[in-house]
Amino acid sequence: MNIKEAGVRAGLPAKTIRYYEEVGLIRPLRDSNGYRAFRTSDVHKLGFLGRARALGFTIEDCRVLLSLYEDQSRASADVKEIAQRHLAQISDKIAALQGMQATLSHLVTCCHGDDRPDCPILADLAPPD
Amino acid sequence: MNIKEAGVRAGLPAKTIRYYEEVGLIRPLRDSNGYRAFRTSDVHKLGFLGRARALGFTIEDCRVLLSLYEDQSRASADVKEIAQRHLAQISDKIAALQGMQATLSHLVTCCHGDDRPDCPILADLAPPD
DNA sequence: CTTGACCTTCCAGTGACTAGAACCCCTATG
DNA sequence: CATAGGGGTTCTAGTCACTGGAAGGTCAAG
Repeated sequence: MNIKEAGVRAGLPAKTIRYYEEVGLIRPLRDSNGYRAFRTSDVHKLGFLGRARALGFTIEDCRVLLSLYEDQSRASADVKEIAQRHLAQISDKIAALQGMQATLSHLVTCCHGDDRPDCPILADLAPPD
Repeated sequence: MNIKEAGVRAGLPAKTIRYYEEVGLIRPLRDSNGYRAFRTSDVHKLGFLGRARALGFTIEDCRVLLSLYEDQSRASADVKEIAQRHLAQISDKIAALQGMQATLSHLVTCCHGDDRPDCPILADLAPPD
């Protein structure tokens, strides 16, 4: 199977698949004409990668998860630890964004938003003195 | 005032300040020895930039906000619009992260996290078939 | 035989810095 | 006066995970 069909089946653009090969996440075979030849197992891995990335795991996380995925004797604790670390990062990001949201939405409601120059948003960004 | 002191006063590393000059957000003067010479107004702008960036505005947003900040006849509506667009993006990001958080924390609680290989996290990432 | 869709590689750009190398300048001290 | 240190300067390259585009090879259909 060529790259486009593999992409359709796995839900990934061809460019992304080439990139995943470049960074060593997959190693498709090659036809005699140089085209990549994807096996079903490659497509499975690509699907795995797509879902892991959609959950926000980094490429390096994916590399480890994929090796654990393929290791029949892995310990579920190893996977759980990666997921928990990632969950903590997600929580941190959410908290940071909610902080911005609170500040900014307060400023936006304070701003009358008309032709006049008075603007509490800029006033807040301005130096304190 | 040299770059380090400007950085301390504005709360930004020197590298960041050089970058802001490179992208045209500030234009400090130069001493005869080539050193950047920061005026108080430059430090004010840097502080403005630091706060705007902390609220997650992009560099391009900052460029517009800074020009509005310096335009005595700006309309507050212009500022409000930028802030509202940014708020919408923040909401989108929060929603996406909360989706990941929900999925992943569900999987993490399902995973027993011991020496055994059974792992619902990997099972969920695996292809459906 | 040509068209058009596919495939290949390689290079460059994204955003907002950050690290590091190689070098210059200034002040204080032995 | 030499030197040591702590500034400053520029330039290049790396980060992350792609994405776009150019230049060219391959293949099946009409």
